[in-house]
Amino acid sequence: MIKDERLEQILEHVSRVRSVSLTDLSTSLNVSEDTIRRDIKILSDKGLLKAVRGGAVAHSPIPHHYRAREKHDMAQKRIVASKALHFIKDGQVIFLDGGTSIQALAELIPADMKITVVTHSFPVVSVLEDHPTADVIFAGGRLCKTAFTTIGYETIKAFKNFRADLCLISVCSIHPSMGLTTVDHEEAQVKRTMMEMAGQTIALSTMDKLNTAESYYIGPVTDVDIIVTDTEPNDERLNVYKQAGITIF
Amino acid sequence: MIKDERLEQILEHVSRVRSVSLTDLSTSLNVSEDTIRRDIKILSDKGLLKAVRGGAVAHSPIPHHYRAREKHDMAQKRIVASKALHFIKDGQVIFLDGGTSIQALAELIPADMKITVVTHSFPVVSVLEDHPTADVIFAGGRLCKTAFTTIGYETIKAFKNFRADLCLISVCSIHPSMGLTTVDHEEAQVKRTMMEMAGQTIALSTMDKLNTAESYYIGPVTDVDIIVTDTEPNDERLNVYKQAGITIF
DNA sequence: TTTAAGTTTGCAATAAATTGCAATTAAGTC
DNA sequence: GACTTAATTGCAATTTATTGCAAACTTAAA
Repeated sequence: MIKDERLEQILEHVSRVRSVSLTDLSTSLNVSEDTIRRDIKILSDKGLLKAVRGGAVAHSPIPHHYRAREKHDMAQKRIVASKALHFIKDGQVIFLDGGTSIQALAELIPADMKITVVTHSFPVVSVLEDHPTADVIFAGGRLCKTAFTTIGYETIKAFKNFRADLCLISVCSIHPSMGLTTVDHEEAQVKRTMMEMAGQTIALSTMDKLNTAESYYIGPVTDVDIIVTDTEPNDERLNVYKQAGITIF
Repeated sequence: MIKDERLEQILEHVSRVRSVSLTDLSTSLNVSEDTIRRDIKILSDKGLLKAVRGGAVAHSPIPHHYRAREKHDMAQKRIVASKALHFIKDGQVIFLDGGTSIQALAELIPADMKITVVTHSFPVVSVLEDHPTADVIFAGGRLCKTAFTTIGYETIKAFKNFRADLCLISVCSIHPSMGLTTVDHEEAQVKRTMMEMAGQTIALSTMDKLNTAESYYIGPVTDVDIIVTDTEPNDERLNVYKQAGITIF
């Protein structure tokens, strides 16, 4: 096994179970504890996890690393993405948020579609860079090294220069009374701005994000016009959102 | 099996599984590890994957490739980059332009260096995304699909929000009397803005760019303070620039 | 077809990085 | 304070990279 592979696996493992011991990793990856110790040093130097005595823990308030989310639940995310795709029409100006669901959506946009995309997500740009007719505008700002997006004042200012027909955001947590929340303060501000500057907001959410809440408030659930999930629209768990006047797909 | 075929297969494999070992590729493609190693070197020089000890890994979701332009002269560019590196000091705010020389420079920035980088180049972000202490700010704008940078009004406005200690630009063409020129109108404007907003400008140029000119004017040669090339500073071809008051390295 | 120039490939020798081990030092626990 | 566990350090063994070189192979032109 090559070193980078091991580092990835350690990261993935830590982001799943939050804390892990040297001995566990040593046996499961089949290398000595010294090596694991050195690996953890490398990862903690990059700020991707926190080294503690005897092992490592995930960085508490910092969102999980994009690479770890990348392969998680990909099938569900594609279902959500393909449903959301129907709302995108030729000629529109569209805001695309970060996140793996949105990336999956970007991958599905037909090659002959003429749209203007404004995004703060590097993976989305990476996908659309090959798109022949999409006009892509990147909302700059400070690099968020874990989510592969930009955040902060500059990003917000960039989005404020546009009026979008459609805003597609990825949901971190959504709750009937607690509203839309996320794990990072600045990310919350960016999402709020995106929704403000768009005519219609569509939230992409897999069922596991529903009825959960995080620390930072984005806005009430009524800020979104449509929720797209990976289940049937008549699923009873969605009734509470329908009652709030939100369309479900 | 023909070489190009092998390169394709390596690329395809890496993009599927994210990381591969030399031995695996060696057995599956039925050539020696040396050959695979050389193949990986070629692909990594083109920026299509990342060579690591024992194999290769796919680059991050941030685009990292200049597929359009074939990369040559990587050795020369690394010479230029390593010379330019000496001018970067801890604590500075630095503008980084697009181009492969600048990308090579970004790769050489030590992991413990605390700097703020403002760039409009996706490949540069891709490199610095792994950097633990660099604060990276991306100057957004319209995506230039050929150069993997952003250009246009938004980009210029973004750079105008910063005052940099140092501006490192890649040279397209430089000529004693015709000045700095490039092949694209909007790119020229961005470069001009970057130089305006920085205290000191360093131009990275291989010798083949010297004494040539393109269609779009950026500014006089005296706009740059230092030229870094891949040859000795006392090369007689550089005298004319020295006479203009430019420092040569 | 044959020759000649240029590539590509595998091999060997050397250089460099990674890894595991053992001894020492430091940190936590009772 | 004694005991246990973990971290650090130096060192040796192993693995991987790099370099030079010669053989095999391509390509293009004679």
